[in-house]
Amino acid sequence: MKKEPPQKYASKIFKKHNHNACFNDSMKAFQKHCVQKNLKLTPLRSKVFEFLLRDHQPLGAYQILDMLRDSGFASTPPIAYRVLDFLIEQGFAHKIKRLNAFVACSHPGSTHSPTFMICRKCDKVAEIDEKDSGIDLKKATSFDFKVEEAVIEFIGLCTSCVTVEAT
Amino acid sequence: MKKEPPQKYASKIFKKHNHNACFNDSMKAFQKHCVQKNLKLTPLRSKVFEFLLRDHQPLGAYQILDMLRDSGFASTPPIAYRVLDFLIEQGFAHKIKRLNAFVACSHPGSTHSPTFMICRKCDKVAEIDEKDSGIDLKKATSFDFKVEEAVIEFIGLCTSCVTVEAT
DNA sequence: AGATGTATGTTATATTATAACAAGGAGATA
DNA sequence: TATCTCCTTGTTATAATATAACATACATCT
Ligand SMILES: [Zn+2]
Ligand SMILES: [Zn+2]
Ligand SMILES: [Zn+2]
Ligand SMILES: [Zn+2]
Repeated sequence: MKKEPPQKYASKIFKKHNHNACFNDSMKAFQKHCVQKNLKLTPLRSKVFEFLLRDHQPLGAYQILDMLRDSGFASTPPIAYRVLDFLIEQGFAHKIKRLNAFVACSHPGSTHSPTFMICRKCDKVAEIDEKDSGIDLKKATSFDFKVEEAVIEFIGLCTSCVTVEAT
Repeated sequence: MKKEPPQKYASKIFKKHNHNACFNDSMKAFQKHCVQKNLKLTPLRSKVFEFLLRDHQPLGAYQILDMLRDSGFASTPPIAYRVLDFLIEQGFAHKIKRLNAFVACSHPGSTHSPTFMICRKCDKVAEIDEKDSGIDLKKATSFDFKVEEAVIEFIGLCTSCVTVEAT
């Protein structure tokens, strides 16, 4: 099995990045994934993924519903939750529990236990690599408990907001 | 400043422990804390803490409301949420996001970034020491982000439930 | 007693999420 | 082509979780 190359964009959303390339690459990866797995990349799914990708801002389900309405889609809760479930199952989105909101995954494709840094001031969210997070999941699994999944959310201040607050 | 002695009971709820002693010690610690900080340990607060302590099972706010009703207290949502907020602020309870439920803290007194192990089968929750969790918060703080708080929840199977599932 | 501050009680409502079932459409099968 | 099957989308209703705003009670201090 070939090792995935490291992701170029958006590994840290707090930094500037080439977002056009980031957006296009993500969309293409999603399309490719759906073809490979024989899943239907419908207009609805594509649109929701686009919303999440647009500026990496976490979106609540009801925000997404509003955006869908504006785009001419049906907009009752199950519509959004179903698509979000799909995106999460396929590894192209995550739920941020702290915000009850959803973000596009920053390194789709590879299975991973994402760690998030959430700015309590601007609500921006960065998804970081396991190796950079200070987390050692192997160490976490004790003989008392079999860890299957880790939900890790750091809350604090991003660089911009730290600066503002220091003023 | 004197170093806190290690907690004797319930550091891992999946293990058997002397629960009578655990219960009494926790109650006393809570009483002592309230006296020291000049906070009122009212019957309501005491009762809710007792519920949480009873068998370490995480309780939802509405479960607690039912139990309060049975004990002759008022039982509209703010009643429970306010007491829970109080217990959390004082460091005697935590919220488990995965379960939308609340547990008594296993090592109250010392400030800590709790890490939880949550059994997806029986919903039991153990709070573990930072040093045992495989988490290094200092390492997690990058120059891009100032970590103030960490929410860490491991989901998996406790020993009993692993055994059952293997059958 | 009167003033103050905190805790509790009450009413209403906001926010987030799911259950259950109906309708539509693409592709396979006959 | 007709029909079957599967999956997606649409609809209606409701569950589950949480908070806002305001009223009352009650202790403590003066
Ligand atoms: Zn981008
Ligand atoms: Zn920020
Ligand atoms: Zn105990
Ligand atoms: Zn279990």
